Amino acid sequence: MEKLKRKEREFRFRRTEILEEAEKIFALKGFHETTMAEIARSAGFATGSLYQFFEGKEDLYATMMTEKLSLMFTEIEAAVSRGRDTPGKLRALVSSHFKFVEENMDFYRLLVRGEGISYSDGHSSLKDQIIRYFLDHVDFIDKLIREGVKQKLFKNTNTRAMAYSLMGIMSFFKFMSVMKPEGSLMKKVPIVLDMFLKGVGRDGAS
Amino acid sequence: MEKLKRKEREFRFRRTEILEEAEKIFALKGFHETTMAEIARSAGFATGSLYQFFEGKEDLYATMMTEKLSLMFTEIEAAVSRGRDTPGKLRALVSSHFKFVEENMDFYRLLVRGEGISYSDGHSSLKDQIIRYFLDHVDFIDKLIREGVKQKLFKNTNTRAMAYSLMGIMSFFKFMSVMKPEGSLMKKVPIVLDMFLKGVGRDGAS
Amino acid sequence: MEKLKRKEREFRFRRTEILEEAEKIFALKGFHETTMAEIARSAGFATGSLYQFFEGKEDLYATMMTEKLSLMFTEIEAAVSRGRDTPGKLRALVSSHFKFVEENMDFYRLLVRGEGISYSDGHSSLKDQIIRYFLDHVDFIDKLIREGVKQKLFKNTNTRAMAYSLMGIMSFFKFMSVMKPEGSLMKKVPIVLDMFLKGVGRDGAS
Amino acid sequence: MEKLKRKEREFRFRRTEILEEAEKIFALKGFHETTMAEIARSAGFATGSLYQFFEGKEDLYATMMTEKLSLMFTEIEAAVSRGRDTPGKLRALVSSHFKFVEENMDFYRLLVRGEGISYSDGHSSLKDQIIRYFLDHVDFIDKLIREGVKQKLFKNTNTRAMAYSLMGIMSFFKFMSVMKPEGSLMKKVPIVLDMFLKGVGRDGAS
DNA sequence: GATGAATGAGGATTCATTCAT
DNA sequence: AATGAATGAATCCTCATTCAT
Repeated sequence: MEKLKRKEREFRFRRTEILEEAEKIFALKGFHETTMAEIARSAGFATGSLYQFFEGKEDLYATMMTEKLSLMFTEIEAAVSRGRDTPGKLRALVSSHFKFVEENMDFYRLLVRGEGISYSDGHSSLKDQIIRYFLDHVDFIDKLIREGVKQKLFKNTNTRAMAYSLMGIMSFFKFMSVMKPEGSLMKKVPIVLDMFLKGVGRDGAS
Repeated sequence: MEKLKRKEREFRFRRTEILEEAEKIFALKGFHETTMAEIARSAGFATGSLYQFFEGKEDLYATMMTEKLSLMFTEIEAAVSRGRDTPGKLRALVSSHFKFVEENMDFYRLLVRGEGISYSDGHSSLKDQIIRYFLDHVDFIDKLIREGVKQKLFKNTNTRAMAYSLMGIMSFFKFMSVMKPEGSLMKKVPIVLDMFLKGVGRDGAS
Repeated sequence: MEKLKRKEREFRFRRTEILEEAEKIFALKGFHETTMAEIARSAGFATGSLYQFFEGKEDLYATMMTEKLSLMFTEIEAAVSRGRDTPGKLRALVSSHFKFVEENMDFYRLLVRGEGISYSDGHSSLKDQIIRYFLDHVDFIDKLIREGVKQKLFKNTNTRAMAYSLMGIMSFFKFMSVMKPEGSLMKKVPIVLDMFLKGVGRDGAS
Repeated sequence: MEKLKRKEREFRFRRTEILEEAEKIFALKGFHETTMAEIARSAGFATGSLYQFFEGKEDLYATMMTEKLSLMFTEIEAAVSRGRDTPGKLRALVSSHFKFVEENMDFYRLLVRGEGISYSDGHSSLKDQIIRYFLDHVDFIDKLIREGVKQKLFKNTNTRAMAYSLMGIMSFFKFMSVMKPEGSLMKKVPIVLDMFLKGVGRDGAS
């Protein structure tokens, strides 16, 4: 039993090592340009050993992506839950999101790239999983906005669209940051919030 | 002279045929999973014939992408120029953008995917060209917003961030539409505009 | 009739142009690396036109090689026939040979390379023709040596081997000249003759 | 350690097997007409396996050529060193040379062909290596002749040209033997030596 | 006759995956 | 369990040759 646990721990440890190396290389060269041999070498294993941990290249890639994505949303949602009130939670949402992206640029680039997402896979593909994560996060934001609506902080209209809008504004700042980095993303947090909350119209203008 | 023209026309025609077939297949399967033989067969040519029109797979892909992207922004900017006033132009911007995306879902999917964008290419790569198109379009929107600012329609703050914001809101609606289609994108135009102009905060709320 | 002649003359002229261009390019890049399109362009013809003059690439190559080879031996043998006596003829043989090689280095390189010589051709291949030319030339030299024997200039032993020997001595000087050029080949003529006539042994040594 | 040695030995063994098969096929069909698949099949490997031993077709070819060439000159020079005196060494030179050629006709044919020798390669190409081997061998013969000169066996003139001459005489006998085999090359050894030492002129003739 | 676009067979090379050791 | 050599299918691209104009 003791032994089993150690084995299990070692297995986990190795698996994580591989995932971390894989992330770096995939991020650098994309799914197709990365070879299994490369990942193995980088992680200090033999090529064949990767297949003890993952079913194949796609599986390795998908696992890496979903685990990271899960981590991302977990972190963001944890940060939000630490916010005192709804405006604070909103700020936490944006800033923790940007923080994660900035600290994991390589991964984020991969995500945007969307490579390796097989379209015609039989069963629940990576694509579906990614969508699910996104939709769940939209729901999460939706709920946050509904809170705000209850508290009369936000308009009482299409909250889902509002959630999309926030995701969108963030997305584009992230996108531009990936494409043409100009200073830290963190500086953009107030702008994003302002844009989201007040729009661009002058007060009172229709 | 007459003859030359006909030849030239035929050449153009064939080239376009190939680009159109290529777009479909690339969109369906991604850059790497698509073979030249497949495109050729689909377009009714022999494999080798593609190389009379394009230097290789990358060239074919890049050409298709940039020509389409150019067309997209040309159409949008033309639609905007037909708008009567700034609000009308803004509406034209969003609705023509959504219209193009809806009519060219395949292409848009590819664009989002961003595959085939070589990272370490020596010279001006496809990636750079795409960024340029985007930045140019951001500039275009920026100018439009500045007009609005002059006319006291918009706040006089960071117009570039405003442009990002609009692009972002549109992006996410497009993204969700690609991922999980629910009705026509065109219906979202008013929502996008409202969100962009007024934000989500209640009037007078900070 | 007049017209036919002109046609015929033009045909010959074009054919020769092609052969000359082909020689240059083949010599520069070898048989396999040279394309028909390249030869055609260089000669100012369309690709397809070459097939009016030659059956294909091999035929073009073989024709060029044999015509040139024929020219080479014709020139040499003509030079020999202008020699006054046997020693003079021998000198003419070596010097005209070296002269031709020096003036046609490109061709000579090709000849040494022996590329494009198909081994398993059904009918009389290029290889066989080249061998025939060589053997004929060996015969020619053989006869010359026999003359010398009659005139008590040469030993009365294996004249064929003597012919080989002369060809060989010349060959190696040509070979070294191709590989590592050092001054004109023409300067080596006396050395070759001396080597051939007297050998390297000291007079009287056995 | 034991294991490493066995692996190493096996690797060497397989590599040699491939080189031997490659030599046969290249000799039969030339560089360009030979396919990697063919060599692999012939050696009992899968196509891809060749690339574990050699970087590519050119590398395989060049390796085969240089290893064999090295072996050839090594053998010849070893045979010479076993000769008692200078005349004996000279005889050993010619006879071991002819012996090697006769036992490795396939290889020799390839060498004469000179195919696969890229002309415009950036770095030290196969061609350069072959030339170096030849020049080194010429040097070797040169030294042998100088010994003979010291011992008053040979004339005291251009020893380098004498070396060329010997190589040339041997070359042509080899060449003729390749082109039109007539009996064993070994029989020609005395003729070659005689030709080299005494020339064709009658004693005392100029 | 001349053209040159279209053809499509052919080949070097890569790499995910397997499996004997 | 770990290894990494062997596999062989898969793909891009070239180019001799043909043939409609």
